[in-house]
Amino acid sequence: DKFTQVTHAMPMLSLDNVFDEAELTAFNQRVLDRLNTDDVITYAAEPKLDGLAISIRYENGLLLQAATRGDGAVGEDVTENVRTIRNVPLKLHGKNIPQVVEIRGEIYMPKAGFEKLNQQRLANNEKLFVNPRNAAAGSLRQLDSSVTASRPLALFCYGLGELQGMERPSSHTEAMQIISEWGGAVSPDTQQLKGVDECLEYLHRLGERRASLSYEIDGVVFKVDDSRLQERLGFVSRAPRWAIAYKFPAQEESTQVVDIEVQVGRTGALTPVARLQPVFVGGVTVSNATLHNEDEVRRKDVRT
DNA sequence: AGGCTAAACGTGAATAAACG
DNA sequence: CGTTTATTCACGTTTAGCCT
Repeated sequence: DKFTQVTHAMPMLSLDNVFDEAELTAFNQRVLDRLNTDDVITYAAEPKLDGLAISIRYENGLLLQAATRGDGAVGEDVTENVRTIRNVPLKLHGKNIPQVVEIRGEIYMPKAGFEKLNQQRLANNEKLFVNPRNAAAGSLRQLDSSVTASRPLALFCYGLGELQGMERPSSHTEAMQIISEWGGAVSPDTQQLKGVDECLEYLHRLGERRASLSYEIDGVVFKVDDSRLQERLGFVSRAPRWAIAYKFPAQEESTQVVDIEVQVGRTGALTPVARLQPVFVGGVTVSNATLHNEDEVRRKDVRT
C-alpha cells in the first residue's frame, strides 16, 4: 500500500496463448473468419520477454508517470523506480511529440546482468535471486529507488496506450518505428511477416536462437499489423482478438506425490492439493500442485 | 540484528456459472 | 455456443510485524 494507485487511461490487457502450430493456424483462421476475407494477413512478430508490463506516460515529451499493470484497470505508481532504468528515455527525442503519449513495454533483467547481480549477492552473503523475471519484478517494487537504480533493468517497448495530439499510427510496425525515433528501445528482432507460414518460420528461427539471446523469452507475440484490421477485430474480456502469444513448450520434470491435503478456501471451497517432492523446473521450485482440476491434470500433465 | 510469518503484488493457469 | 466473470490456485519477492 506504499505505492499510489494509478487508473489506466486505457486498460492494460494480457494476451491469449497458443501452444503449438495447429493452434496458431487456428488463430489465423479465426482472424480471417472475423474479417470475412481470404487475404494474406500481415503480422508483426516480436519475442515475448519474460519480465513485467509497464505503462510510461509522457506529457509534452517528459516522463511524468510510470505504472505497473496491476489488475489491468488500476496499477501502481512506480515512476521514481522507472526513472532509474538506463534505457528509459526521460525525455522523448525529435519534434512533433504529442501532448500525451503512453508507451507500453516490458521491463526485464538481461541474463548477463542477472548473473552479475547474483555474483555480487553471493560475495555479500545475500540471498540469490532465483530467476531474472522475479528479480526484475522485485527490483521495480522497491520503496527506495536507489536500490532499483543498482539493479540491471532494461525496457523494450511494444505498444502505445493513450495518445493525445497525434494521429494513431496506421500499423503496429509504424508505431514501433515512431517509438524508436523518440528514443524508446524496440526489440531488434521485431519483424513484419506475411501470413501464418512466415509466422511459423519466424518461430523456428527464434526458437533456435533462444538460448543465445541476451534476455529470457517464453514465446513469441504475433500481432495483426494493420490498425484498421485491429479495430475491426476488437477485444474480448482480457485480450485483443488481433494478437496472440505463442508459448514455447513448457519444461517438464518428474517428481513424486508425497501427500494429498485438502485446503479450505476463503469461501469454504475444498481443494485437494498434492504435496510434491520439490523439483526445480523452469526457474522455479515446485512443491505443491492443485488438484482442483484433476481431469485436466490427468489428461495433459501439469504445465509450468 | 536476525529469523520467521503473513500479506501484498505480479505473472500465469484452470474451472464453473452467468451472460448475450 | 462463444464469451465473460468469479473463483481457485502456483511461485518469487518485498515489506511489516512479531519474536528471540
